[in-house]
Amino acid sequence: MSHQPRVRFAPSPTGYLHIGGARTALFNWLYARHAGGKFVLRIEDTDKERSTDENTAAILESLRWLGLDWDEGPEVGGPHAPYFQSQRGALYRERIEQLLAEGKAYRCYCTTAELDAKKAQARAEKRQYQYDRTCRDRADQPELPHTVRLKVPLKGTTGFDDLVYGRIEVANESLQDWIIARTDGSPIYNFVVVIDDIEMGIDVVMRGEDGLNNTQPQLTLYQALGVAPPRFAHLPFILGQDRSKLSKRHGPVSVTQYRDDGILPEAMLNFLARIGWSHGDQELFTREELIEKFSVEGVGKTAGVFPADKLIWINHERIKAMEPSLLAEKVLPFIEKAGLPMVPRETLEEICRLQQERSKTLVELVEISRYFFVRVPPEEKAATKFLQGPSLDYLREVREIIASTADAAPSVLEPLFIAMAEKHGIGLGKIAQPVRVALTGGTASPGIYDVIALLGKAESLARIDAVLAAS
RNA sequence: GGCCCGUUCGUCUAGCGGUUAGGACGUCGGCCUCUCACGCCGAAAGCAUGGGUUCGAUUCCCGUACGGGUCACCA
Repeated sequence: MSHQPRVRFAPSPTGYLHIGGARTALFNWLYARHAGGKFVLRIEDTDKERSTDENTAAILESLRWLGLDWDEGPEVGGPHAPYFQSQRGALYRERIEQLLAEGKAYRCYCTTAELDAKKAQARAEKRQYQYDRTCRDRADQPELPHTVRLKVPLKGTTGFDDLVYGRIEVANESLQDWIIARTDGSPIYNFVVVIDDIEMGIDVVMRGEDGLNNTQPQLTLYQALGVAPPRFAHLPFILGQDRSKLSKRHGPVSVTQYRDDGILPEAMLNFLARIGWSHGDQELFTREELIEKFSVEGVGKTAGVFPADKLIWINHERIKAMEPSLLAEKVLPFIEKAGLPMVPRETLEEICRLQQERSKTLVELVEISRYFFVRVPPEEKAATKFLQGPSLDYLREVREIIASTADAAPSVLEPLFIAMAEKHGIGLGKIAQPVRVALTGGTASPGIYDVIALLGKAESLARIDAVLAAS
């Protein structure tokens, strides 16, 4: 392998980027970045029916959000960079002609109907169907409609050393003369992939474990072309809760959905990396650490269930560790989406500082901070418990305490609250809870002194007055 | 069905012949405490199964079971 290995991520734009695809992209990207190689992005849009520009755009958007930048591919070196398979038809036709001319492939005149009949017959006789190669030695009549099939070796075995699964070998008898070009002349996926990987100088192909069985036929093509194949690394699947292949019914699977749910890209990367890959006992990795420590050696063979809980945990860890100023930056769009009024930057950073240890997602951070943006009426349950009887008297007293301070600073408030509690011979909770409900509308919030200070003396007094007036 | 791959706590995983089978998430219990969190301490919980190989198997080999993948003029 060269010193600067080239790897690629080759999604087909038949849908958005989902968790599985994102992980494949990540592993390829990590491989490239770790080795100082190139990460190539190729759009496999040969399926004209299902491929759309919107999907391509969505995939690029997701990759950008994750920060998986590519060195070659769409929009690198101009909008028409030749990394869309739909733009590479001439190249494929050329190779098909070459194979035909060299006798490595042949035209097949069998019709779909004939083939179907043979398959049906095989099934009826409980036999394994395999194309019988009728056209392999038939006289060539290029003017008739035909597909093109590759001549695969009849005997021996075809094998390779998978970087993850080890040696995988299969008897050539189980391989067929597979079709490389359709009747309309367009090439088949397995063919196109190989040609592109050759053309783009790909050294390592990393893909999902469903590619395992595609590898042998692809290998026969490398052989026919006389080109040394790349190395392969197949990645175990990510499964849903019920151990079936991950799909929409298992919950959100699109990368953008997680972004909208308030997951940080760094957390997503960390999470994705830890499904099927490990580095000793380490759980938390920064982007840089992933690059530094990634190795295919660490990739496991077993498909695993998508551990949604762990994603939330990692995200929480990330939020806790983040600089409030940076967190504020990230939280901005979520405030807007929640329809809350903007507050001064300084205030927002303070909100983030107070709430980061209480927020598992950016969405949650905003949700539990509503009362810092707007006045929230006391919840009924909280009011019945903390806003009647002696609680109201305490609240009145606290009001005066706050009013007596210059700026309601936490360091000033605390001794005054404690003194008050001692005076009445009660716990601090008897005092703090009514205030909390009056100020935040609920019973859970950051420390009461911090809440008062952040709200400010004037606003705190106003909220308490409003509650006192209402009762 | 043929072929291919896999199987360690509920989950993600470490382990690469000899370990009290480790960590993490989650769960439960406790401490801290003005609430909620955070933090700290602790607990329960695992090598699918049967044969080999070996002085010794979670680890190596074979079978069985279970799970997944793949068998297109889809990608």
